[in-house]
Amino acid sequence: VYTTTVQPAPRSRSQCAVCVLRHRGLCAGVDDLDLDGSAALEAAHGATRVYDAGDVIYQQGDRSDQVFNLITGWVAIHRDFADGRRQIVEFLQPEAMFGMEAAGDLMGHGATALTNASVCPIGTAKLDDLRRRVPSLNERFIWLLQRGGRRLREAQATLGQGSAKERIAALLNQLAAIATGRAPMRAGAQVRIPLTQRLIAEATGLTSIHVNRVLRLLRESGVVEFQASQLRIVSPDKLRALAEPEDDSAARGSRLAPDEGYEDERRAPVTDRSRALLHGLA
Amino acid sequence: VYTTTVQPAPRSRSQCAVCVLRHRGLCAGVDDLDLDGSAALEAAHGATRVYDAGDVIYQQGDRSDQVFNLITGWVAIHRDFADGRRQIVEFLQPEAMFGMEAAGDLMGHGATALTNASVCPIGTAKLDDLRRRVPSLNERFIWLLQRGGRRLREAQATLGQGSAKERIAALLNQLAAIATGRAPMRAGAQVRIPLTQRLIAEATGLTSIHVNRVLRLLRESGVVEFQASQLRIVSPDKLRALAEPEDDSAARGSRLAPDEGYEDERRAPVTDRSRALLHGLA
DNA sequence: CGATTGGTTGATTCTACTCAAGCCCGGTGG
DNA sequence: CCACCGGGCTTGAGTAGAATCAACCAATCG
Repeated sequence: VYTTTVQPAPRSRSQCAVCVLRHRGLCAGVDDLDLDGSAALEAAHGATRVYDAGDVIYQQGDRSDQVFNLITGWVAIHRDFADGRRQIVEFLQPEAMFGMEAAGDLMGHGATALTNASVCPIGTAKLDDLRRRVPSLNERFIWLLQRGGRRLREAQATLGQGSAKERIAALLNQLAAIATGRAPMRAGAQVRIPLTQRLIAEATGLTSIHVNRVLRLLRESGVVEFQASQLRIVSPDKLRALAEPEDDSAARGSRLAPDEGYEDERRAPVTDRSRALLHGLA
Repeated sequence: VYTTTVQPAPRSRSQCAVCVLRHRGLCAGVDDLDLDGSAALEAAHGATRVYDAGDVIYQQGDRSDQVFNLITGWVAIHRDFADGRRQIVEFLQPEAMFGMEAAGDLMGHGATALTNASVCPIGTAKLDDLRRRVPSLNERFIWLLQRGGRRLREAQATLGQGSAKERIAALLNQLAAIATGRAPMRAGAQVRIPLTQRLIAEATGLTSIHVNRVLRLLRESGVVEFQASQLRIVSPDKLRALAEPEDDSAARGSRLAPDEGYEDERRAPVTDRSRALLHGLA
């Protein structure tokens, strides 16, 4: 029981014929994947692996000799502490690629299936070859890494600065946006998000008990309703206000009228905050 | 005043002759940078820019058409909120490369010089060309992105799960490790870390006041002493214990005796924690 | 010299954690 | 069929860790 739970054997294997479809995440926008290249991809990737909810795909500290494309299901990327604490770094949805660790390093994180899930592995060595042969695939790979970094920075910012309410709102907002394919959210829209309150807690750095209270708050204040893995977005505006308090060139806008900006700065009481905002860090 | 503070003009410019040296971060381990390639790098990068402490290198929301190699000085990467909150995502030391944003995106973060600093910019288009021409430089670029992601995940985990003490310890530990070139830390070693308590606060998601208290705690408990930008590592062991509570294959060790592990699981009172540790997330 | 920045400390408040109990529900087994 | 159990969810009461508010000191700078 123990060994299979920690490192379960894949349940079934099936050779995937149209492998580009299974690697949409990696291949999206790749236009020069000629016959030679797609044959190489076909040859490079391994057999599809199927996991049950809760199965460990790999563990922190494992050798990192392959990367994975998530075909179906949800996966959590997490970082484990020796004393049992766990931080969920990211929730992955289909088409995500994961397990890319810097050459020579062991896995700095673990991956666990949250639902039944199927993934397609590719050996890193083979992927490296493929990248060198197919330039636009190389670019796509880099793009994935960069966008991943951006998401991590955003998550880190909300984790460091956000209140419990903001953290949870940001998480739900982001998951909903990805799940709906970035379609604009309408009031009342429903999204399936297969997370328990415990998982939300581990991702937001809160207690599951506190997550429960905050979810009630969000429900009572007409923002979102999250019950039985169903997220109902009551007020997209309220949700966005909570989830995205980013700056993003607010200063840039005001630079269109530098005089006013200058006046404002002179007149307003110069608090720590406003000063930091205007003058940068030091 | 306003405009120059927000987007200061570079103070001076100088063409750098031995540009590979100025791009050690990017070029480390790049062995096939032939005459052609290094000439291309020489042609690709722009004039060195020099900044004063506090100068903004770029802002969140700026167009991302160039990346930067940090030659001298320290730089903070941060994410700003509209209401004045700010999360420092990373502190950069010389040889770091920054500003790589996914193609087509605006900058999702800002960069500010913490000390006097000099950076060398390269247009992203030119760097892309260069990468395609010099394969090992391409690999190095990817390696940098991957290692950056790893660091972000680590930071996110300590931010989400760590106490104030652990967060500060982890930050100081990491900065010291990088500053000393990963040399093993000896008791009593001194490192210069040009941060204010306010900056530590913005990086750890705490108040500068609380940072102050915790630094006193760390001093009184004989871990580290941080005063006047000087970090003195009193007890490397205590510091590591606080800063690195990671798991890293603790479970892997116990798998050597699966029977015992099984027995233990059956006999021991099954707490939330131990269950989570053994069975993964779901 | 006043003004500003960084650091320090105390008193108070509040957010989120801990402990504890109970509910609902699906599964299991007598 | 019902009793039992575990997991997830919910709520309350008490607590702790960090934020807030408010001074004050020391060093630096124009």
